[in-house]
Order: sequence, then C-alpha cells, then structure tokens
Amino acid sequence: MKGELSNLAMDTQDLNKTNRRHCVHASLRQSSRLITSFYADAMHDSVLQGTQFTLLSTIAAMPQCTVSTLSDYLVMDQTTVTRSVKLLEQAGFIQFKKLKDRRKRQLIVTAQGQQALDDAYPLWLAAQEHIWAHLSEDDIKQILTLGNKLAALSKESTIK
Amino acid sequence: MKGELSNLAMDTQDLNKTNRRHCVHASLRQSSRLITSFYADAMHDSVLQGTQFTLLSTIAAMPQCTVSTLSDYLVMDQTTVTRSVKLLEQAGFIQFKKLKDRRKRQLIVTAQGQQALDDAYPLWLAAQEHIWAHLSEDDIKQILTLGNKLAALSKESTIK
DNA sequence: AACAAATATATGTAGATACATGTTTTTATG
DNA sequence: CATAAAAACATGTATCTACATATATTTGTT
Repeated sequence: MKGELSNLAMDTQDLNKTNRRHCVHASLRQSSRLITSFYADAMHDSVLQGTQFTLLSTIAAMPQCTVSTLSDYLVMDQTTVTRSVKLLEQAGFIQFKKLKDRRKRQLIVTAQGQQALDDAYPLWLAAQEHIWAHLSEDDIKQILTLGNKLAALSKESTIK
Repeated sequence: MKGELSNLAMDTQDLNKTNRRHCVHASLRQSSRLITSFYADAMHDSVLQGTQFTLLSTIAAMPQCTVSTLSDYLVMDQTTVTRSVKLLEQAGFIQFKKLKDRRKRQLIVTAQGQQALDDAYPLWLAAQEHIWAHLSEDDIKQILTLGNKLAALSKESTIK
C-alpha cells in the first residue's frame, strides 16, 4: 500500500471518486459483519443463530437434502456444512437418515427443529421488514443478485 | 419457514419478484464468502491472508493506530482486533509500542511487515482490476456504500 | 471380477468473528 | 484525596469458515 487509508466504505459524497483503492473485499466483509450483527440482535430471543436459521430452513425446504446438496445450494464448503449440521444434530434440530447409497446422509428436520423454526420465523421476518422499510428496492435487489455476479467472477477468473 | 426455499440469491430474471422471502442476511454472507474466496485465490502467493492485508495496510496508514482506533475504523469488535493483531505480531509484521497512557498499545508496522505489504500489493491490485473489469461501476459503488447504509440501519433499529 | 476413478463425508488445523467477562489504568466526582 | 466510573485491552468460550487430507462407498473400465 502507498500509505493511504484503503477506504473500505465510501461516503455518499464520494460516489464520483470511486477508484481501485477502495477494497471490495474489505467493504463486503464489513457489510457482512454489520448485517450479521443486525440479524443477531433481531433473533436474540431465538435458540437459533442467524446462520443456523438459514441452514435449518433450507434443510426443511430441500427435498432429499444431503451435506453435498446443501453445500452446493448455499455455496458453502462441504466441510463447513459438515460441521454446521453436526451442531444442529447435537442440538436436536435435525437427524441423519441412512440411504441406500451408504455414503450419503439425508438431513431431516426434527419436530424440535421445526418448532425452533416456527418460533424464530417472526423474529426473522421482523428483521426482513425492517430492512425493506429502510433500504431502497434497488439496494435490496443489488444485494440479492450480487452472489450471482460474484460467482461468475470467480469462474472466469484469469488471475490464478 | 413455510416450506419454500428462502432463495438466498436471485436470478436476474427474478428482479421483479423481489419479496421478503429473500434473506438479505444469507445473501450477503454468501457474497462475503465468494469475494473472500476470490481474493484468497488472487493472493495465494502472498504470506498475507486477504483479511491480514486489510488489517496491515490500515495499520500502516493510520497515524497513532491502537487496537481501539483500528476496531472503530474497520467496524470490528475490539476482541476480534486484539486477536488478529496478535497473529500479525507473532508473524513479525507489526510490533507494539508503549504509550504514556499505559492502557494503550500503538501498532507499528515492522520492516518485515512493510515488505509483506509491498509484495502483496500487486496481487491485491490485480484482484481489484479484475473486479473493475467485470462488474459495473454501479455494482461497485453499491458495494462500497453498503456499509454506511447498514450501519445506519443498526443505529435506528427499533427491533431490540 | 479386479482395480482405478469418482463421490460423499469426516478430521486436523487454523483464521475470522463476537459475546460475556476480567484486569489494568486513567478520568471524573464527591 | 479517595472512590466510583470510564476506557483500553485481554481471556474464555463458541460459531463460522475453509484448505489439506483421509476414509468409506460407489461407479466405471478393462
């Protein structure tokens, strides 16, 4: 670096000064920390962490969900999913079911897991409503479509 | 949840179907994972992790940098910064300098740390260029300004 | 059928993250 | 000045994350 602050975030006034000194990586991670904190506050009274809510609700909605299909869908490393679902299993929110293909383990939400989801849902929804009330439709669309753009970015990468 | 997939990400075709089932939290964390992976690939040959590059370059640029001022600037928890700078110190990239106020420790980049920064800089810049080449100016501005909007969101939160 | 390749999952290790709490030092207040 | 309050930093604990690698099982090939 050249001795200047890397300006993770930008002020609205700085819009026209966008240049490559602003680190997209640092900025996005900061946003991730902020949104994580926001949802953590909103779901404080739930037994589920924000991330666990995402995992559990996805498992509940995916037919024939396994570690692999889950990690594909959420774009998480398989080993991360293995560890995360282990915590959900230990908490009693899911259980593993053996399949004919004995390498696979189907993930099934238990009654206790469904109850946790039902209890957490209004808290999650309140957080969502708050977001929709305070961010513009454009901002939200941008956030929700960013993943696709970044995935494309990695695929066509000529860097490595 | 109601048994539907929460649709973390959206397809471009889904733009007009934006609704509160799309989880901003999950989507943003996914983007954070993707961008982290992208920069990690780009900086594979550096001794610095992407996050360490952010920390170290910020320390280098901040006058009178301490754990507190650094955590304020980067919007990270103080305990996270304490642990992160400890790793940088153990790697020889920074050192701690005692101040008159003996509670504080000034963070100072060592020659070795500066060398690591200089070596990593072109790799980081190549990643930046790649981003600028493949994302629209609007997308990038959006990313770089998102932090401010989310920070405001948390402040005025009525949820908790 | 035998063996190589691919698939699914797990484990070792380590960094990033933050909450609750503790310690030390400084500042403020009576 | 003495004591309470605040500030700065550290530690215990726990989740999230992923790379390298290992193990088990299935599939493909000869």
